Formats: sequence, structure tokens, C-alpha cells
Amino acid sequence: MDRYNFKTIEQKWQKLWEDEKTFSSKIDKTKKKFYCLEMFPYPSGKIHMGHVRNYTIGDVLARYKSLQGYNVLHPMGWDSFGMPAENAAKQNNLDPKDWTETNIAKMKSQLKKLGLSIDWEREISTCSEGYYKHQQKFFLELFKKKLVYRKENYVNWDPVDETVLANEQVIDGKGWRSGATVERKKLSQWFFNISKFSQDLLDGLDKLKEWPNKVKTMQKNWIGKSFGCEIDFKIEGDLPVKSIKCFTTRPDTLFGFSFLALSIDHEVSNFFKNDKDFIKFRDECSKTGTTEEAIAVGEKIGFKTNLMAINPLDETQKVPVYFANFVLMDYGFGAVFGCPAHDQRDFDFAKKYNLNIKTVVKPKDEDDNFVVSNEAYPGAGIIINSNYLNGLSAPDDSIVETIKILEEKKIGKKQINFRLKDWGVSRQRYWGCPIPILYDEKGDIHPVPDDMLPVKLPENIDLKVKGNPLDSQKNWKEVEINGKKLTRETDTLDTFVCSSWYYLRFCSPKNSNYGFKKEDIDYWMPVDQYIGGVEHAILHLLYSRFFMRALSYENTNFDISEPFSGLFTQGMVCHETYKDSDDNWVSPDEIETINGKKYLKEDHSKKIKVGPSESMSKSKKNTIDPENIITNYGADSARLFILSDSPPEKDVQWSEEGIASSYKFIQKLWILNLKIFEEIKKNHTKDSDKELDKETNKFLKKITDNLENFSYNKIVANLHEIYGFLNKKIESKYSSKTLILNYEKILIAVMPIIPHFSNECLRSLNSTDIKWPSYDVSFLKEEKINLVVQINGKKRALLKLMPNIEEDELFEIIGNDETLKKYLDNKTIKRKIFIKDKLFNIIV
RNA sequence: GGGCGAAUGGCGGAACUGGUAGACGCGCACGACUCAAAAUCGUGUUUCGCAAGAAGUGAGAGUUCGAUUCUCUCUUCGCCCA
Repeated sequence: MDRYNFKTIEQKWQKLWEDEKTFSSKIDKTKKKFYCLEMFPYPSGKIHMGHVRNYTIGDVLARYKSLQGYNVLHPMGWDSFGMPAENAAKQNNLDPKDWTETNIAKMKSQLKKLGLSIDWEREISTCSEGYYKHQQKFFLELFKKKLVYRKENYVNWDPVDETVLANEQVIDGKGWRSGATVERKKLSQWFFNISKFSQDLLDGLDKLKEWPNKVKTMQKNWIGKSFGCEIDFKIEGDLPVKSIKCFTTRPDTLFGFSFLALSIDHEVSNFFKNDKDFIKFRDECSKTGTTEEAIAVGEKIGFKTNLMAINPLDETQKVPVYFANFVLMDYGFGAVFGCPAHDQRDFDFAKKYNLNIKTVVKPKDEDDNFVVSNEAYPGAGIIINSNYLNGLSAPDDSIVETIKILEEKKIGKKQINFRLKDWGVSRQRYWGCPIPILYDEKGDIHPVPDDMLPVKLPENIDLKVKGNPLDSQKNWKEVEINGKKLTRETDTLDTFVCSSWYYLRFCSPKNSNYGFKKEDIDYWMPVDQYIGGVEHAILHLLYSRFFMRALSYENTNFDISEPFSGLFTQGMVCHETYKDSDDNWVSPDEIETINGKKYLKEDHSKKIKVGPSESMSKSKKNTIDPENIITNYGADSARLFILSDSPPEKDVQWSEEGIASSYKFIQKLWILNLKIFEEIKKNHTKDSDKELDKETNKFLKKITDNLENFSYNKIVANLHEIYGFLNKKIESKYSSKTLILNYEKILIAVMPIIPHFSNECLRSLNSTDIKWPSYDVSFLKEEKINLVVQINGKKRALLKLMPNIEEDELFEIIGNDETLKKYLDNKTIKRKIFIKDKLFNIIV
């Protein structure tokens, strides 16, 4: 028998799909649309298993929806601006553009080998002028709407990459790419006013019914809405400062007030500009990052002023005012009141500077003598030691009550605060979208005039200069308009801006005068199913949601607030890790398995230690190159395996045995396919078809249900089951007509998973009308049902019976059953639970 | 420290609204083919027990005729935030 030659067959179909433009998409208002989008890749060089998984999942869905008759949009593009290109170019004396384009060509060919149903005519690349020119227009549009602004503030500075990082790009106080310790630096930066939409972004989450709750919770926490109170503290001292405004979420602990802490950037710091000790303190503070985490982990330090703050609820109480490193200027008003007993950070600070610690909340089951000693008590309880607030339940009642009192006394008012900060988009890098802004000699801001757009990136420039390479491009930087000398903004946009609207561009990839055409997005948007890694749960998804709102803002022509109506986050691809005797990581390619033990390929005397399965990473050398897999096993095998072992939302373990077994299974399917054709040729007329109809319909129901629920691992199991059935029963002399009919349906149903194999077999069947097979419910009814008989809730028998049997009749059958009788003899029946056609439980 | 989630054979995982626990795959064992091996095919595979039978879904309780599924407490792990 012929083996299934995946190489020629897969190539043949891929060429055919390309030549016939099978997956090209057009607006067709007679059909329901389905926009299926996977997160586009960064063109790093070659695809990895994570891509294989992501795009296989998306492809299964796109093909399924297409078979169901939807007009499917399934595009692909490249998130091609960013630092790896610039770094690679610097190291190897290349042009970032060339490097990027070479990578794109390579990865595109790899993706094509996976047999994805992608409309390549819509391919976009964010680093192309045709893309970023629209982004510059959007930037100016937002600038006009005052959703973009420039401000000087402290930023996270990555000294290695020499760029500014957003708060969310700082991990453990280090740059997310370089790993360098982040510093504080004051710079003039461009910002998107995302915080303007805080409430709306929060409210919008409730409408996203097809998003994982996990992601919605993460965004909710990130936006971080908190109720609190703005309080005016009267100040006494030798400086002309009469009062300081604070924001707090716990006004109810005001009686535990023991210090007031200011950010080093607070306006009061102006009085200390020339104070040597203060300058020293400020420098000290700059060493810790500006992230909440860096502040929480780092040591709390303070600088004492001579000012005293007065407790507005008890004017006899006066406490010192400090500058402290844990107070951020952009949270609240850059000033907080310290209540050490009920906030760990304040507690640490108070201990360090020997400040008063007064307990004002006790846990419910403690008495009034409860005293905070070793650590702060931030939990719920009852207010104590607080005059007229005593006895209130904290934090809910007590906060409401305190705010009421403060409002009556006109010393404070209720306030809502958000944790979400404006999005700093300036990056001091070359390989990004230029910001279309000019400055005159006075430093005033001018948008680049329409007819001068796009601002193109200069080519062939020296990247090895310190700092931003664009800054040293005099010819590019200096322009003259109507005799006026202007200089360009040399910062480029954060690449997250590029990915905040790319899904719109896919709708109108070639529209030249604007980023998209209204007609196109009216039809295709929103994205029905977006698929990608959970690592983008906050940044990319929140920025995209913001971008839609920003474009819709004050725009009568455009009204989409949520870009992605469905979201699916897939798990990672893991692999066992290997180490040699010297604890060096060893790649799976360097290993040979003999009698179940692993040895180094080139030296069998060297044993390999097998470590836990972890997500594939270059540093642990546990990556598998998808291209090798496709070459050795074929795309269908790779697709089948990556779907088979785990539910798509969970991590999957890649294994050599697994991929080999998927390959073998496809060979078995092929042999079965040949057998089926042998049977068809025999032209049987014998009527034994009912069983086949029934099994096929059962299979179709299962596979349809599982496709709907993203249970793609179960689809593979369904395929194994139907294979098992057919392989066993193929010689049952089914009539050719029925066999063809059922086999065709089965092949179509597996097309989303193994498209090359399925199409090849369908072609031999001469199938023309290829659409998703519906199942016939009448075949799903079992003639006999399995009825569970329980005695005292314990399963004692499984009876095969005709359906619709009544309780009395069934009881009689049980009474006559030898094995069941013994459980009932000499026993009193207390109760009988009967569920028709399912279960009969007898309590004795 | 807070939030969210998970825990089922040797392993990855199934089990619809509370109603047959372990689908399907991997691995393993035995058998067939073979001089032999690989490949392939077949059979078996939760544990204990020769068996009848009993136990069994991280641990402990609760609700229920009946709990992997619902409630509470705890343990461990993962992710996110701090």
C-alpha cells in the first residue's frame, strides 16, 4: 500500500490555495461576516511553537466558520517596529529595514507551510510607510482633540536601551527587555490621555461577554478605581504654606494620624531647592524606580521638614511633615497622611523615624485594648480610640461616615481616584514611527502640516551613536517652512501604538488617504474572535480599547468602542528541560533515547538529567524548531499534535512521542482512506447502514459542540473515535452510497484540523458541495438505553433496556434479576428514586 | 500581602444542567508477524485482591437518595497585582 506522502500533497494544496486565492476576502452583505484575528507576530527571525499553536487555533476557527457559510476575514501582518531590529542592526552593521524584511520573508514562508487559511493579500507591516503614515494622522487627530499632550515628568529610564519605559514595561524594577535597573529621570514626553476614559474602560468590561473573566479582572485591577476622600490639612511652620491637600482611601483612620508625607516633587519642595541635605535625599530617592512595586519593596526613607500638620478632626493633634520616597506625585495630590497602625508602609516608616503608632481599628473578636505592635493591621474591624467614630464598622460604614463629617465641616470631600495613568508614548529610538510634530525656536509645538505627511524615517543612518540616533540627524531634524526654522520631534512612538489599531487596517489594507475606510469597518468590525497570549491581557488589549475610544471621541462618523468582541487566550508550549552532568542546559536535538534513558547524541557515555517541563525558551534550550517538525512530519501532523493533548487555554507539553504518534495516526487515516475506497468500489447493496449513519451523526454532534466551545483537544479525541469505529467496521458491507455520504461528512468535519489530508481525500470522492455537515438528531436516539441501578446510592447494575420504561415495570425487572435480588431480599424499601431512562436508586 | 484559578491512573487529559469516574492519547505489559530487531497489528492497563468484593477524583467536614461537580475550612501549585 502507498504511504501518505505529506510532502507532495501538502505542497500541492498550498500552491492551489495560493493560485486560486482561496482565502481572499471581500465584503459580501448577503453573508454574515466573521472576523477571526490572531495577534500578529514580531518578525524576530523565525516562527516558534507558540506561533504554531496560536495560529493553528485561529485557523481551526477560521476554517470552521468558513465551512459554516460565514464570510471570513482572516488576515496576517507584522508588528515590525521595535528594538530587536535596531539592536540586531547595530550589532551586525545592517539596516533595520533590511533585517526586518528578511525576517518577514522567512517567517511568511514558514507560516504558509503550516497551511493556514490566511488572506495574504491583506498583509500589512507596521514599519512600512504605507502603515505608519496613517498612524501619524491619527496622532495629529488625537492631538487636535486634546487627547495627546506633552508634559515634563519623571519617567522610568532604561540606561541600557537608553529609552523611557512605561510603568508596565518595568518588571521587578528592571527594564522588560534589557533587564537593566530602571532609573528616575525628568524628561519632556508625549502622552495619550488614556485616563480620561478610565471609567468608560471599566464600564466597557461588563459588556465583553466573550472575554475570559481572568482578563477582565486583571484590567479592572489595573484601572484600579478607588473611593476615597480629599482632605485639606492646615499647616503650621516657618514657611508660607497654609494647607496641603491629600487623597486617602481610609479617612476613617484619621485619628491614627502620625505624620504627613509628601512626594519629593510636591510644590513644597521648591522651598528646599537650595537645601543641600534635601538635594542629597532627592538623589537618594532617584535610585529607586517609580513603580509601585519598587516603592513597596524598597526601603522607606524620609526627609523631615519643620512644618507641622494639624489633624482636621482633632485640632490639638499636630504631626510632622516629611518628604518620603514612597509617595508618588501622580497619585492623588502627591501627599498622603500616615496612619502607621493600619498600613504596613506607614508602619515601617513610623518605626524608622520613631513616630507615634496609634491603633484605631480592632478586629471584631478583640477587645478595646487591642494594640498594633509588630505589624500594621490593615484588615476589617471596629473603630476605636477615635472619639465620635468609635464603634463604627470598618472599613465600609466608617469611611462613609467620616467622609460625611469631613464634608459637613468643609475640610474634605468624597473623591474617586484611578490607578490608571496616562500612557507615555515617547521613545528615544530610531526604529519606530516618527512623531509628526515640529518645534519653533521658542519651543512651541506645531503639528506637521498635512501636505508634509508622512514624516519618513531617514534611511542609512548611523545607529551607533549614544542616545537617540534621530537626534544626530541634522539634515532630517531641521526644516524650514515659509522661511521659518523648525526642528522635528526626534522621539518615535511606542510600538504598542502600532498594534493598537492594526485590526482596523486589515479591513482596508490598501486605502491610501486614511487608515481605514468607513464602509469596510462598518462591515468587518468588531473582531469577532481575537486569539493570543495572556501576556497581553493588560497592555495591548487596554491600549487597543483606548484607541477605539479615542478615534470615536468627538467623531460622528465612527463609533466603535470595543475592538474585540471575543477574546481567547491560549496557553504556552512547554517541553522537558535537559541538563548534562555539569548542569549545562542541553537541547532536545542533542539527545538520544536508548531503552528509555537519555544520552548525549555524540557521546553515549554521557547521561542526561531530565528536568521539569517548562515553557519553551532559548535560555533553557528546550525549544523545538517548527520548521524541522513540518519538514519531518508535515503540517497536518504538527497541527494535529499541537491541538491534541491539552485544552487550548492551558499549557501544552510538546513531546517527540506525541508528534510521532500524530504522524503515525495520519498514516493510519490514509490506510483507512484507501480501504474505504476499496469498499466503495465493491458496490454493496446489503443494508447494514444504520449503524454507520448513527456513528457519523454522533461524531458530527460531538465535533460541532466541541468546536463551539474551543475544546479542540476533544475534537482530536473525536477523530480517534470515529477512526476506531470505521477501521473496525469497514468490512460491514455498507452500501456505497451511504458510505460515500458519511465519509464525506467526516472528512469535511476534520478539515479545520488537518486541511491538506481532508482536501486530498475529498478530491478523490469528487466532492463539490463542501459545507459544514449538519447532524440529524433522529440518529442520535439510542434504541436501547443504559439504565443505572443503584442500591443505597451505589451502582449495582447497568441494564440495557428499551426507552420509556416505567418505574413499576422496572422494579419488577430488578426484582427478578438474580444479582440484584440479593441486595433487596429481607430488606425494607425506604425510598425509590426514579429518573426516566437514566437511573433507579433504591434505598433500603 | 491581595486577587484569580487549578488539583482526577505512571503521564497529558475526559465526565452535558448533581446521576455509569478515568473518553481519547502517551507510556507500559503480553501476544501475532519475523532467524532477529525495528515498524506494524491485536489484547490488556485506577489501586488492593486468586476471586467474590472493597477502596478511590489534594486533605477534612457539610448539603443530598446520590458529589470530580454545590458550600465551608485547610494544604500545595500556577498566573496576575503589590
